[in-house]
Amino acid sequence: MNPEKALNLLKKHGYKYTGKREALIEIMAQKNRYLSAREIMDHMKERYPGISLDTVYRNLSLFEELKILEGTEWTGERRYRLHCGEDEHHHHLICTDCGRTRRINICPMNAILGEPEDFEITGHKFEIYGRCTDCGAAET
Amino acid sequence: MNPEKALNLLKKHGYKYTGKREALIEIMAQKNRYLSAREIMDHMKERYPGISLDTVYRNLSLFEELKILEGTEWTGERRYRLHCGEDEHHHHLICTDCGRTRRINICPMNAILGEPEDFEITGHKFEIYGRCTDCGAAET
DNA sequence: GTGTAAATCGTAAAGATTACGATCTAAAGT
DNA sequence: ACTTTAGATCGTAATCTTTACGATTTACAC
Repeated sequence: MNPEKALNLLKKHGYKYTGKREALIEIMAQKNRYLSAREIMDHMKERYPGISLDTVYRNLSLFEELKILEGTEWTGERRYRLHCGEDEHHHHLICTDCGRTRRINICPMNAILGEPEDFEITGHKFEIYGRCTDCGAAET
Repeated sequence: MNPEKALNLLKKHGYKYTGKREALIEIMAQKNRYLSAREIMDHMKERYPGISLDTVYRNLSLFEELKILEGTEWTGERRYRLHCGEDEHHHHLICTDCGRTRRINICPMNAILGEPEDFEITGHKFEIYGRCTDCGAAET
């Protein structure tokens, strides 16, 4: 996902193109890692000091719905990153300090043979947590 | 994990044995599924109407630390279930309506060969979400 | 330009969790 | 049994995250 495609997605669904939405997408593209709503809010304030909480939260939800962003949560906070769309389904190794990610091409669902009985699957989550070298992981 | 072992674990670590802690463990053993702090609080109130929020939250944290309970979070709430300790490491299929679980013996970490460079792994999460038949899954 | 539905603001409310001084109690020692 | 004391609980408030909503502003279709 890049900013241009994200903005086209917005248009395509009939949503309006605003400077704040553009800024939000730009920030997420530039950071390219998981950020909490609070962190995103702070970055937005650099460009729009008077921006409302409501605007940030509402747009984060909208963008997640449109798959412009993908979200997850750890330590009690929801976090977002630009959706690594297009290419095939995959998971992430996540630095719990800075939110940086590394792609994992394994998906455990491939090993699940058929639907379980008495259970309708609606989703799954596979994430590996750790610390990247920038955040203090011991060098190997 | 059963109530007896859980209480022994408490003693072993020098914590006191109280009626509320016993009740909390009994409730978790009886329900045997993921419950939110609020739900657990409600069950506790049936036995101890005047129980304090602080007590429930503090004990949930303590029990998770001692691995008497295991926790996860979805839809913005932390949830707990009795730790399926003893036997080998495994994951769960979780009904997001009622918190009931089904065991999965696959662990995707087995397919991760060696440590990644520049990254120190501290944990991982693999959960499959869905709805059990009791909660409205289509019968297969 | 005008009109209108959508977006944003400002602020409050809701919900989950944590914090803390005061009080009570389990359990170890005498 | 009585005393002691560290730990547990209470009652309540504070904090943090997220959601809600009437009023105002704005993108954009006509």
